[in-house]
Amino acid sequence: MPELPDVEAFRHYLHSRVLRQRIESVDVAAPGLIMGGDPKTLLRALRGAVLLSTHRHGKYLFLEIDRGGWLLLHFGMTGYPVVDANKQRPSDRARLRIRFANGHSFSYFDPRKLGRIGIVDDVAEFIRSRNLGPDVLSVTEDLFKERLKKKATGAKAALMDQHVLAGIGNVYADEILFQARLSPLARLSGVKSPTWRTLYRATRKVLSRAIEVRANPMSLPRTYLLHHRERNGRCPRCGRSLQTMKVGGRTTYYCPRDQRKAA
DNA sequence: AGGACGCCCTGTTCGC
DNA sequence: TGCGAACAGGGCGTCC
Repeated sequence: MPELPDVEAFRHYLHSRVLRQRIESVDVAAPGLIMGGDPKTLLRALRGAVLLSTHRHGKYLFLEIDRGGWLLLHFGMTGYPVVDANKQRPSDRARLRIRFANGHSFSYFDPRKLGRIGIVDDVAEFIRSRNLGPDVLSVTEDLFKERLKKKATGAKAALMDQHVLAGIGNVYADEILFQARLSPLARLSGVKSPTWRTLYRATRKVLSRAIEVRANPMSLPRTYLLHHRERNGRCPRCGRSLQTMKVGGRTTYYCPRDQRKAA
């Protein structure tokens, strides 16, 4: 499920594979995924154009179009990009396919159709209009604290709120809280400085480490909680049974012994 | 106002 | 063994 590290891996992949090539044709197989709902806008913006650069904000990926505007990609829960998909898998399952004049292609797959694609004039304006928080990897410790402490909800709900900080989803929120030894329900409003430092550092460490391994969980240490998100999963630190609960409708794994509720 | 919840969507897993 | 139910969750709309 694409969170910040996954989207950063997608960005890196597309940055090296789809820039500076003339777009020959665009095929929108799933119009329902288009933001604003009009495939014509997408076709008009992309046909004959060239992609110039990439940008990521939270879980959103943007590809700059030479004639102006940006192609926006959001991957929902099951989305992913593939270059030259027709050589490896049935391309007719792609929700969006872009063919380049040089024979290469870009496909956007999303089995569950929870992602979104669209054209935006300006990235900063899009972020403002959606009221998205700053990208979580771009903030200082002070800003991190300032944004999060305003939330009256539990720590996990606050970390996952894209309006507070953009980029953290369900799996990495659990991981960060596990490594910071904080309960998903801990209130952040009254947290003291050392705990803020711990939480900030855990956030940066987890996300940057995941980016280093191109968001492939198999390459992350076995001591990470994310390997143990399963029925009867055990805490990699103390070996006790992990507990689950729902936070904002999402399944939350935590160790009741190692993750204290209060800060 | 802001937090909790339902819905979208479909492939996979679960349980009887 | 088979099949329907439950589950997975990012983001948004609705309701309280």
